[in-house]
Amino acid sequence: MKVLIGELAARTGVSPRSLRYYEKQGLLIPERSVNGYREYPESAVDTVGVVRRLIAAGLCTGTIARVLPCVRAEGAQVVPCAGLVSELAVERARITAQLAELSHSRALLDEVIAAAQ
DNA sequence: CTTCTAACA
DNA sequence: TGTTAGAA
Repeated sequence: MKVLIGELAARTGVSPRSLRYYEKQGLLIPERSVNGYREYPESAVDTVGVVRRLIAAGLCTGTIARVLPCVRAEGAQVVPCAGLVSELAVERARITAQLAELSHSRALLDEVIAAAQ
């Protein structure tokens, strides 16, 4: 069965607006019915779940688009193919670097706060 | 009523 | 991202 954007939104908890945005980013590729309506396969429900997960994991849409065809949804878990692990490790390293920057910012802000009269 | 695109207090 | 206008 094909599902329209409204139903997919209801079944995933993701707004139609975001669903269209994901498409523009190349994350979702629905077919079009004669009236121009987007028609998603049932599998899109899982795909959207994976996308949400990866976004929450801090990946940009571009990276998600490249990684998407190499991952499978297993319940709430996102399972990547073996060859993808190294690339994901790079993302992890990037996040680690961000954490360092954030703690630095926090430390500087702490100094400013501590200087309060 | 539902979806589409484009654009914005 | 939300929301909205006008059209289909």
